[in-house]
Formats: sequence, C-alpha cells, structure tokens
Amino acid sequence: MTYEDSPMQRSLSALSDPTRRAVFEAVAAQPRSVTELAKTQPISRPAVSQHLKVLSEANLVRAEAQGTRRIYHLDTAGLAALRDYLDQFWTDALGAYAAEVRRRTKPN
Amino acid sequence: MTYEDSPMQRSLSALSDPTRRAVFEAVAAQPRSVTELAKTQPISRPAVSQHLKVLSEANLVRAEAQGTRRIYHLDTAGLAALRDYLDQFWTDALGAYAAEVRRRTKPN
DNA sequence: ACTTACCGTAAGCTATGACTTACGAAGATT
DNA sequence: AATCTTCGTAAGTCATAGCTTACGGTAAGT
Repeated sequence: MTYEDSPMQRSLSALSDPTRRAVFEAVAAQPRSVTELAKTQPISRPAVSQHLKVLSEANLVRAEAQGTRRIYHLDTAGLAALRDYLDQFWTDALGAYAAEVRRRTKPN
Repeated sequence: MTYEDSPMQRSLSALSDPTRRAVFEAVAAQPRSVTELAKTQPISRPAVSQHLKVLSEANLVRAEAQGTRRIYHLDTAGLAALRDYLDQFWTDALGAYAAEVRRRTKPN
C-alpha cells in the first residue's frame, strides 16, 4: 500500500536499489550519456534508462538533450530534500538528548 | 542482484518503504514498545516487528529490554552514515559547479 | 502454578520491481 | 534519401519484499 508519495520519499526509495545507486554515483562523478553510463554497469542500456527515469522523477538527476544523446547530470534538488529530511531528525535527536540530560541531572 | 551491501546501503533501503519510514518516524518522535508502535500504524504487530528488525540492522533504531517489553529508540549511527554519504555528493557537486564556473569564465 | 501480556519468527500469499528482448522515433552521417 | 546511432517505452518473466495468520517462548500478574 503506497499511502504516501512525498517527493522526499521518492528520493529515498530511488536510492534504495544498489544498481540504481551505482548509476546515480556514476552520473554524479561525471555527466554522461545513457550508453556511456550503461558501459559502467553490468546491465542493459534500457535498464539504465529505466533507472534514470526513476532518478529523474526523484529530482536526483537531470538530462540535457545534445543531438540524439541525452547527457545526464546531478540535480541537487533531491539531494537537498534528503539532507533536510535527515537533519530534521538529527536536530530532534539532539533535542531529545538534551532533554534527557536535563531530566537526569535535574534533582528530584 | 545484490552485489553491494554496505551498511549505508542498508540504511538507505531501510527508509525506502513508506510504512517502515513511518515506523521509524514514530520511534524517532518518542521511544515506544512494539505494541504501542503498532497502534500508530495500519498494519499488524508482527509486521511492525519485521520493520523494526530491518531498521535495527540498518543501525537506525535500537531496542532496550524492559521486562517483556522492548522499548525502541532512535539510533543516530545510521543517520550519521546517511548524512555523510549525502554530504560527500554535496561537496562534490559544489566542486564541480565551481569548476564549471571557472571553465565558463576563463577566457579562451 | 496458571493465566495474561508482550514479542520474535516461520510459513505462505500476493503485489511489485528490476531485468530482458523487441520495437519505434528522432537526430546525425554519408 | 538511406543508414546508423542514440534513446525511451512496451511487453513479459522472475525474484523479492511486505503483509497476514499461526506458533512458541519469556516475563509479569494473580
């Protein structure tokens, strides 16, 4: 049951697959065309295309047409969304920890 | 094909499922027992247990036994791993952007 | 000691997701 | 204009992930 489909959930699940994450890292390392990306992976070119579609919809990657080729490059939007999401828990955790410290140090 | 199983990949895929992410957020918001967590979700208690197992193996959550109850609370280790992973791309992206700016502003 | 509450795991079902091959469209090349 | 390259998508297959019910084990309550 997919009862939530926030943009950040998309980014999160986009990176959940190891192969897709490898594709993402290849794109991040250097902007490349689809066939070039496919050469770096042990899967077929259409499979890479499908992964790129998912990554695009997660705003983790973007394409620029250049003739018949499509050069994919990193998109920081999805990255920022993920970072903000994690940071939220991070500060919450710190806050909870501080509260715990206060609770433990406070005399009864 | 699971050709990679880094601890950070585990954290990443642990949060890929919306339901499991909801469980994680419930734990993060407040340490709770399994049955208490199950009440906050539209799934059965064993399902919550299974999600907690995955989250535990991803170092996103930890349990403390308290009688027969197991109180789950946030574990910042997995969170830190994710943060570091994303930050790596972040700084890379900034570096690439800076290089791009240099390339564009540099006279031919 | 018997029952009750709490929890993890096994077994089984079903939906989904990751891959393949096949195809068609659009721009480059000759 | 004919071919070749590049790419996205459709169709189909297969493995896996998430859920359920059922069960057993441990600690607490009476």
